[in-house]
Amino acid sequence: MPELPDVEGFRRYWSATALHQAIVSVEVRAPGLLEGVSEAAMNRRLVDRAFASAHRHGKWLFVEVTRDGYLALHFGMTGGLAYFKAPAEAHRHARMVLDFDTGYRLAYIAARKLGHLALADDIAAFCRKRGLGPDALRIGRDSFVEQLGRRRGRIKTALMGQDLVAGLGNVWVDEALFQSGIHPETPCHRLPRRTLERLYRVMRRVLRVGIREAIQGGGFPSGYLRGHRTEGEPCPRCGMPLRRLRINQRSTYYCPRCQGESGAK
DNA sequence: AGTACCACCTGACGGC
DNA sequence: TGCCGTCAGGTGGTAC
Repeated sequence: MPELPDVEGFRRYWSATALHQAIVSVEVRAPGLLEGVSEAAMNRRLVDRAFASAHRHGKWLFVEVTRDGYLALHFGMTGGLAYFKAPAEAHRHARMVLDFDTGYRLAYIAARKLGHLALADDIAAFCRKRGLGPDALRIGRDSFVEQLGRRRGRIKTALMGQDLVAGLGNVWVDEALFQSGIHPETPCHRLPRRTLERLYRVMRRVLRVGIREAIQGGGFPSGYLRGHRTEGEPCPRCGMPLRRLRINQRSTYYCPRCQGESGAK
């Protein structure tokens, strides 16, 4: 599930639970998720330290280790966090479990082992190395519009890539395009500047709504595509049956009336 | 530059 | 009940 809004939820969850407690031990249950660091090195870096603050860039979470860089976490498609009082059994899909001297534990969960765990000295350098663009909630409007308008590929592909803007995934790209009235296959450079500016505003709005939902629950406003991702289901805005496309191997849902034609071909 | 396909993993669901 | 294909909110590599 984790796109930007979910990871922002994890950031706040971590901040509210697992800061400022001495780390007693680190148990890595899926070594394959470690990137550029051994379990032993992870222990050396974390044990007897504490986490001081949590930061997010795109879909990555960076947790500051007191005066010694960051633990970097990516949640793949199925990741999450669970904070609980030991000795409760950690989740069945826990891939790393941190024990604190307070008797609490924090588990990093990833049913499919598609996530990543790493250490980073510097967030900006780490993101640069991985080819991540600016975070979707921090990029400026003009930069967004200019860079997107220069691309020749399909708008959905451009937004899904983490190089131009980091944080959007399949669901939130579909949502932003739906609410902007843009067909997902439209070549970027065919979109007028005003339309890209609208997309920018809509992207920020839907992400903020997503964050609120990720943190408080309560569902999405009516008129959101989210929750109606089924072919043939009526469009939540106009009632027209929704369509499904395959773009970059990913299911893409859109409304043929609200989002018109792509202008491709 | 852009796209298509494969790989990495596991779980849930529908059809036979 | 079992087996099989397909799908799932991610990413990275490779080949055209």
